Amino acid sequence: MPEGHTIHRIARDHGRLLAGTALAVSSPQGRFEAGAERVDGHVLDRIEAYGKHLWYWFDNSELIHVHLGLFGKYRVARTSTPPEVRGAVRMRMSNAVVTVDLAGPTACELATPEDRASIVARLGPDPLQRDADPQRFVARVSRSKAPIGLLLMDQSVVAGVGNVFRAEALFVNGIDPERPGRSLTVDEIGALWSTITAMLRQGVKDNRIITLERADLDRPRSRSFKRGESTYVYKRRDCLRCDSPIRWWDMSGRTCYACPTCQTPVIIGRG
DNA sequence: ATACCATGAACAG
DNA sequence: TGTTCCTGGTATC
Repeated sequence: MPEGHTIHRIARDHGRLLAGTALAVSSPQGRFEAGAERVDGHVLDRIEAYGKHLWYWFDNSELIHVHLGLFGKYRVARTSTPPEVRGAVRMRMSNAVVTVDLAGPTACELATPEDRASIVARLGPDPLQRDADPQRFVARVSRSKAPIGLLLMDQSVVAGVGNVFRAEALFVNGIDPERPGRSLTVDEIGALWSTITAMLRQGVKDNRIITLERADLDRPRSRSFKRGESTYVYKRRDCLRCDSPIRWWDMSGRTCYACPTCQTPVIIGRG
């Protein structure tokens, strides 16, 4: 679930349900008891999202930092009485109309504005921020000899991209994940940024990842295309566009997917 | 009942 | 580069 679009969607949806109201906050599982006590009964001012991070600002100056990691999930119950706890609930936030449970996060902790600032400072631009600076992304990529497939997963290069958007954004731009960042042209890097921005925004709207472009939705070009498909290469056996068998391999501990036909290893005439 | 897997990232060495 | 942590769904015995 959690790439940047999920986090921003959560901030928006949960903000509407919780912000401006006093919350009963607890830690049914017990691993966030001390933190929950500090905000229990206080009004949540707002939920902030940046990259894959969330911050909960309370009116008593307390701040909670949440990072879902690979397993973290929220469960929302729109009932006035909190439902029975299911599974390992690290944090529960309830008001008169809704209960929000958080399970399995990498981080759920009290924080200070300074903590938050240092996290934001080490993150790259988040395409979902209004004032995101693409030049920071272009500069980092064009200067690096690391493979672009790794750079896109590096949150200090661009914040919010995960394994699905990496695979899909590189596919859409015909770029092989193993190409060093500095072998990409400025145009290619700019196009990647545009793609990532569009995919993340669409992801927030859809509340899921569907990366297919209009041309492919209107005129499926492959045998393997079926209604309801959502990705070109991620976790697929065959390329959704040309039916070539997808190449998948381990890239620093995460599975990388690419189409050997649609994604060229190098540009002719460059290295 | 057990194994494995996942849209993540910090840390050790 | 490898290990560790977090949870729950699905596959496999």
